[in-house]
Amino acid sequence: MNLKEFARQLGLSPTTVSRALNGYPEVNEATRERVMAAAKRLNYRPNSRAQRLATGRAMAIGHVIPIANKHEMVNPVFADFIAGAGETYSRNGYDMVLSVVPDNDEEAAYRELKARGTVDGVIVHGPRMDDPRVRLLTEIGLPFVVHGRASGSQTPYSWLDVNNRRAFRRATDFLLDLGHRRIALVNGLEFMDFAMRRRIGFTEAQEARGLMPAPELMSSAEMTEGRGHAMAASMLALPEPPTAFLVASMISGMGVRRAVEERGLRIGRDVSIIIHDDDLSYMKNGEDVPIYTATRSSVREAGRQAAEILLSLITDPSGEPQTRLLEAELIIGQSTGPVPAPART
Amino acid sequence: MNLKEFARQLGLSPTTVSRALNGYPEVNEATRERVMAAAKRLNYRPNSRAQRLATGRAMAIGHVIPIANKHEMVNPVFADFIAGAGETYSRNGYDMVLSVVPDNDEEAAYRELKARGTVDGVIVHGPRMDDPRVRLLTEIGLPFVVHGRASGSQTPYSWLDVNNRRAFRRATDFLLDLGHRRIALVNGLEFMDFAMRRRIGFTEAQEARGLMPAPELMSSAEMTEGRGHAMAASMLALPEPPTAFLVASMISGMGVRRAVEERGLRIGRDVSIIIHDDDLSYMKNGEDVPIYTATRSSVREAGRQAAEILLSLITDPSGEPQTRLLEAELIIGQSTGPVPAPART
DNA sequence: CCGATTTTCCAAAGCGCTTTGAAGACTGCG
DNA sequence: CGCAGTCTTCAAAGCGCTTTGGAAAATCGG
Repeated sequence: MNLKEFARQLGLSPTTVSRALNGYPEVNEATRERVMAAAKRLNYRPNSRAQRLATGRAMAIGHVIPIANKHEMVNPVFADFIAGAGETYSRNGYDMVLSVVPDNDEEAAYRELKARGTVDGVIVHGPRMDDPRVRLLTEIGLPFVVHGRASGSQTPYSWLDVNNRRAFRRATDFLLDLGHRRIALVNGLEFMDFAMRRRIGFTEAQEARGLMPAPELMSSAEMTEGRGHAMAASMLALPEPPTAFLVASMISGMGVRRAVEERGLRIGRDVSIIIHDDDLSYMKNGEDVPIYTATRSSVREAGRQAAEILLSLITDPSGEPQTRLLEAELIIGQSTGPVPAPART
Repeated sequence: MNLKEFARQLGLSPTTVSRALNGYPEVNEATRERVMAAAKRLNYRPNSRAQRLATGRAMAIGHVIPIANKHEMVNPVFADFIAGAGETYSRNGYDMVLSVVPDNDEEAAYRELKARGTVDGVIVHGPRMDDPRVRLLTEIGLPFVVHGRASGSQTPYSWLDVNNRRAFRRATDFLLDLGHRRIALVNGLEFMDFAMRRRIGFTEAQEARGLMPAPELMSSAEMTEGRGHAMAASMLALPEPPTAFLVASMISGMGVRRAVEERGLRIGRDVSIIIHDDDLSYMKNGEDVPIYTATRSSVREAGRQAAEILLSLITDPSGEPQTRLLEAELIIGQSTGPVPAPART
């Protein structure tokens, strides 16, 4: 069933039907209702391929996911972000197109998306410091929003980020207030912008009190259970082990917990842990009472909002870049407590 | 830059250029090379919107993700499946379109995808017993592959599944061989087809030895850390607690571990745990040595293969439904051991 | 009641590609 | 050299929609 046939059955011209369907004012309200009703009855939906060609808009947003053996983006955080963004897209009639590409083809993937007109804009995931994608996308003129920030970029660009620095500074302060002095950082990979900012917040808080963060207590690796475990285990084996951990994610946190428990220590009493909680649907930090003390910020909500920014950029291409900084809240759970008495062999 | 302009610059007709680009035989090899070179040099790529309209193919595969407060599909398993499928799609020039819809609109979403011609086929996620989507998609004629199976469906359909029943039967046998008799099942929601099959494997193994699985040791809920913890905790509080757990996923497994450790029991000695491991990239079951004994089957590989089946279905629409059953392997880790001596208070 | 608006509808021209049907340019062979 | 047969190339007709520029119908003011 196409427009021509549908219009014929209604005894109207394709023009009028198209306008009725798309809400143009120059069609009688009675006619519009008749058209709408018939569309529903006959299950007529304009062919999206034709629509896209005719309007010149793709009505789709792209997400490029680099795939490789290392550092891949296919993680639970990404899944929740996608879910949030997807909600916004479908509410606005946009499709979400995912491109899974080998990570050395990433630039080519963006160029192709632009040249072929497959999407109207993209969201950039996992920005690094001075991320080359910002310049590339500006150059080829494909609207985009960065999830996170790309410190060091010269040109202005749109982004949405969590205030990672402040969140980690606050969490560190919280531990310091509890009397902890040997605080460990189990960070993500520090060429990632967010991880770098977290580290700054972590050191800042200590320096503000005249303390020097111990280098042997700062580690950084991929945010997996295994890496979290390894980092925590080796730090707990130090002559002067940490009494508290600041951990980059729920998943690394599970590894840290495993390491702590392997040494027969109790969390919240012998060792304190604060994690960053992305509020993932399948990895809740406790159903009602939080398990971990955490800096929390919903990545799903971030997805929703980033998508909104992008759509507004597409609708109004003349507009200035938009930026939005979300604050994380500090959730007090059962994984933190005052520093234990020093007489621990 | 469009075809017309590009052809003009080459001094050829659009017809010839199109044919050269698409590998048709009726164009001189020398001409083709000239065209290819120019396309690269001038960065010409055929507009995908026009191509789709002209060919009548969408060159895209849809994945509908129902979103709601409960039972959502946005989970780490889904993310890895998508990554696998995405690899196959991009290798074959297909796009992946994700539709995030409220879960009561799911049927409408499929109908729309078909009516608007947005995609050439879909992959069905999280099938339940007698899943209505199988009939719907067959009826509207949208090619599809089910990830999992929908027991009870009348019409034949294409699917790719893991042999969950055999995997759980084997795992149960393994525990029985270790002397365990109080074995608990921490299952996923049992209206999901895979969970139901796992339960069958679990009970079958016991019945085959003349044992009756204890109803109080069979639980089923969403596969989150929190639910896993709750189920295990309540079973450990029983007068006759289980000595072993069979757990539906890595994530529930973390909750089970937490429950076990909270009671001061040691995994692998006091309590054995076997999980099902989807081999997720961000949730590896140990980097080199497995942490958990597990039934393992890569969901990413499943994504790759399911996508292949779907593409072949689209290429050859006359073909019969295709099915593929993957076997899980049993990985022996450190979380299982012989049943402890009965004299445990 | 008539000309001027306003409302409602339509014919036709794209959007940028693929593909059919046909024509021009070469070949080989008698 | 001429003709059938094969290679190359092309003009033009879609694909199913939107949108421009009018035209017909309805409404209004005087």
